[in-house]
Amino acid sequence: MEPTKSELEILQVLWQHGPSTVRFVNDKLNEEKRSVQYSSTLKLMQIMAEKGIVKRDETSMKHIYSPAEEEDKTKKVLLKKFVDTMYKGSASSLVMQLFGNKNSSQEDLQEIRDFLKKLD
Amino acid sequence: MEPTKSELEILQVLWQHGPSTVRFVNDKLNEEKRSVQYSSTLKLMQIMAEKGIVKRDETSMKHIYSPAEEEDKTKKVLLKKFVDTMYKGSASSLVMQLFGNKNSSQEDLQEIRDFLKKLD
DNA sequence: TCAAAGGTAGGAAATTTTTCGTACGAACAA
DNA sequence: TTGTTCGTACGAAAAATTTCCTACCTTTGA
Repeated sequence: MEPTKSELEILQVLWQHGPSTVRFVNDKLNEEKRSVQYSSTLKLMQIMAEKGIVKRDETSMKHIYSPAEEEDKTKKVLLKKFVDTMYKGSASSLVMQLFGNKNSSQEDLQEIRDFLKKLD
Repeated sequence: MEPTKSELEILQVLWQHGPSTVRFVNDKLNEEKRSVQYSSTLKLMQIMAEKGIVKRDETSMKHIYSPAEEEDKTKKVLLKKFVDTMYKGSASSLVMQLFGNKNSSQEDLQEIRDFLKKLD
């Protein structure tokens, strides 16, 4: 299913730090993103569990949440959707826009060149 | 300001077809995206005008709406936000994910290579 | 002339998303 | 033991977004 904006923020914490408790996720959100109450984060993560976006390990009293899908898989889906809606599905258009502004770093560009070379 | 999902759909019609009436946009939405009532599209576009996302030419009775910002500028902002939130700002990560699956077309890849070459 | 078609404005309802108050149970420390 | 801390569950409110009903005005064609 489609994660909402807030749900995506939570997924990012889980991706970055691995399976976590609500407390941990809430702390990270407050540190890194925005001020939010514990019960709000809890509720959101419960909803995400209902939707099947995250799995919940209830063996311990402190439930441990983890993403239901691979980070890569989810990102790939969202990226595809983004390309489809914003660039009519043309990946190359996106890349050109991405590097259209001259100020992109040389390392980045070289990295991509190497990567493309390896694809052959 | 931040266009919502529906607002983005409307912007896309305006980008693709140029300044348009509500009627025209509504027709396109129904043809290309989803079934929606005229008054819904009207309302949304009025809201977008209030927000300053689109401008409205009221000289004629049939108001003509056009995007307030350049298509490129808006897309660039949204793309940057996407890269920032999804790939911690790393454009090259995004590109690698984009072409990570082998099935990307050869033309696409060549197009990008040429493009990168020209950047030097 | 005047009815029909097509336009805008605006309120209100419906839906989705987000936030939080509060009840209540478990763990833990004094 | 007992009260404080930390956990979940759940309902409801708030906020944001989306949809549509309806009033009313303008244009047009018969």
